Amino acid sequence: MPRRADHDERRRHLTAALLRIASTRGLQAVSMREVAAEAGVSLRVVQYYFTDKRSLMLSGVTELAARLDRRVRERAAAIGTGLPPRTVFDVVLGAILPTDDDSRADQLAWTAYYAAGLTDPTEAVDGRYAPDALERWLTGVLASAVEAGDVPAGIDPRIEVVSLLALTNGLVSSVLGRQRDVDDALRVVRYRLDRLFTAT
Amino acid sequence: MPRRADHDERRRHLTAALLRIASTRGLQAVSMREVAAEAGVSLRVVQYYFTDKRSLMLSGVTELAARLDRRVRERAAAIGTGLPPRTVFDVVLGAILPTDDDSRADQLAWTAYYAAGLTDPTEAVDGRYAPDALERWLTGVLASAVEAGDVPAGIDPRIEVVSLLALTNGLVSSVLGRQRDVDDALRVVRYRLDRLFTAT
DNA sequence: CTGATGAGGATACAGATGTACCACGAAGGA
DNA sequence: TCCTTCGTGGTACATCTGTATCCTCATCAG
Repeated sequence: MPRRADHDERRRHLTAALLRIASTRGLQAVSMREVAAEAGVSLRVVQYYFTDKRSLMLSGVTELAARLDRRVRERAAAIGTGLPPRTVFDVVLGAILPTDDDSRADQLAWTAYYAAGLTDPTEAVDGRYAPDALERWLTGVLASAVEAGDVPAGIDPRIEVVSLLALTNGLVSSVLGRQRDVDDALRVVRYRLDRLFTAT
Repeated sequence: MPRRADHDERRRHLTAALLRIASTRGLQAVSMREVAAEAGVSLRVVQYYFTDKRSLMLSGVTELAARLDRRVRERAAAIGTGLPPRTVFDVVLGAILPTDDDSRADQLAWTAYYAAGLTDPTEAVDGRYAPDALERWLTGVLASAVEAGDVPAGIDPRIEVVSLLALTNGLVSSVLGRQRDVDDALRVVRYRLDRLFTAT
């Protein structure tokens, strides 16, 4: 049984090509032939490693969700566990905003997938990504901050977190649409954090 | 010169059909033939009233922007000019959230156009819609509220407004994606408004 | 009444797309 | 050595898409 090709490596290569197209020319421009051309291989190879177009697209969202998740996790891990809650929020929310070209490209592709999933249940993004886990973790962090007295007791930790995540999400959209640059977005986030952590 | 057809009416009819498709099956599903079928006319008629596909799509965003704008303006006008700033924010932000099937459909179509415009400059949504006007108006309202003493003087009206609009935008996304229902979204908005208008 | 013009029907065409199929070389097991 | 199987090239096919073309018919001006 000859088996000289590394399937995982091949698939990663093709998926990366797919995401490159999605983030620059949109999901509409993604075809088997375009992916093949972008990856520098023949159409047949794309067919071989992803039998369907569906499985190709699916590989795209999966990789994307992994990347976004990794970005947050890496940053969260880098700051350890003993740091002030305010710093945790700053770092985590900052990891969501598209601060460099790579994360901008990923957020563009993510937005395309998200929009497609709203009307085409085939490409549904939900389930593949777990915003709930992030929400729960941050709620815990904020609740601890309340107990520690860093944050006034009158607030509702869950709603505050939901609100911060939705705000960040909205800011991502406006940054992608070039209505705002990423520094402005960071300023808005930090303003909100200031008011949350120092009110009273 | 016979001229028995009302061109404007015809175009509105076709545009409505286009938006119905866009909001249910996505922009991908919009083709000249599909629009014709949805509107119950022949392909030739769509060609006749919109020479290009580009002009058809353009008519879609234009109508959509007008609808969203109208929704906010109508609600804003209904509350007059003498009402408390808190109420103004409540009504205006509430008008953005997809509270009924119609506004949900429009927001779905809008999101599709927005996502398409991020990678395809042809469909750019910017310019056709003026979030700046809304932002400036609300900033003025909030600044007056500060002077009137309804809101503590320490806040930055512009950033507060930007933050509220981005929050609302983020909530719209999560409502469209069914991660949250619209009542939850309204609760989050009102929570933020409570904290803005009553904090000390 | 006649001819020009607006409105629309029918169809054709070129390009792109997903998918299927056939063939061929290379490599390892018998 | 032979032969099976993996990886890949090439190509064909049916379908959908935007667009163009030709034709018909009703209507109104003269």
